[in-house]
Amino acid sequence: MKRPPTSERVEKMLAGVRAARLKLTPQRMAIVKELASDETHPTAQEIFDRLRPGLPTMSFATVYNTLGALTDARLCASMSLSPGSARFDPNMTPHHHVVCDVCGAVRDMPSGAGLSDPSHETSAARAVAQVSPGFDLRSVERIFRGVCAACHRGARRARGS
Amino acid sequence: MKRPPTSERVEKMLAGVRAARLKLTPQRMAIVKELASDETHPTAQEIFDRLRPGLPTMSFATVYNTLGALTDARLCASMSLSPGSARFDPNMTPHHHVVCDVCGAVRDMPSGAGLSDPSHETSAARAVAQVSPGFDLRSVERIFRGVCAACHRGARRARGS
DNA sequence: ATGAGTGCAAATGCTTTGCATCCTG
DNA sequence: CAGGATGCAAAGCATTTGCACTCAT
Repeated sequence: MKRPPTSERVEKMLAGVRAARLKLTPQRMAIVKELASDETHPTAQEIFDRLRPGLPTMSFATVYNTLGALTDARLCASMSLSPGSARFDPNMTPHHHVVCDVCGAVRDMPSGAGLSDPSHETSAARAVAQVSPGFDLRSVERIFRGVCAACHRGARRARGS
Repeated sequence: MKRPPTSERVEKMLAGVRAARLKLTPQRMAIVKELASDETHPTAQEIFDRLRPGLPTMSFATVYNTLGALTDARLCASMSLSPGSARFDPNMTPHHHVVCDVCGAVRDMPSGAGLSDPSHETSAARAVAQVSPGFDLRSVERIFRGVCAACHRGARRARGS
């Protein structure tokens, strides 16, 4: 359950960038640092907004292109779990997600924590084969949907109660 | 595991429309019929394309508005499990999804089939409370990601093997 | 020095909205 | 006959692309 320190995660992703023969530009350096040390699954826009002050010439397209390149190199994952912008996840180890249906925020939930059960996954694979013959199953993920604490408070406030 | 016949599903959704005090226009009638009898989780565009021949004056916005109204009334669900268009699901009973990462196609997978385990869900709720205090958990869903048979064949063909 | 990467702007795709008109309840 | 629903077009976001230029390798 222990999480590697931020600096280690950044280093790992930078190593992956080199391994993938991607050029290490200042923009990419900044994007990798930002993404690898962020557990909130930022959108491209959020990353852009945070880095803009320090890199005033960087364009939005560069953020998109870089995040796309990182995703293709399997150094991060692009998630579309709710409407609106894609969110990016630097955590490449199997895990689940808690998603707020109101604001779209995503939190990681480690695999384990009484959740894993190999026999389960085996029967799952069988069940998939039944409904979708020939399907090449790559990953199984659980999504816990609901309303986060912040949105819950907001809704109450908006209703005036 | 048995699925109610199409006509029954259509009737049920129409009843829901009335119960929700939504007006039953010819366009809505057509959209409900189409959606309730479709298990492929169509996009708004797909529904529009199918109905257009029979309702040449119907606009795209009407399809969007109607699907939005049905979703608000909890008669169907709007899903965003992959980038691109939202898909609509007429099946309101708890179930899981098999998603193709290439084409975005979605298939239902019934809860059960060796997949349910109440004690699991209980510990899941505890785990959610840990990573996201105050989160109001509404549903848990599994997503089985991979590549569907059709895209698998297509990829092979594209590579020329 | 070579080509991947950048910045900019324009294009594309999905979804929402404003408003006049229509028609269901 | 009142208010919700429709149709049309335009606006609003998210994302992608074309192209000339720059710079990491």
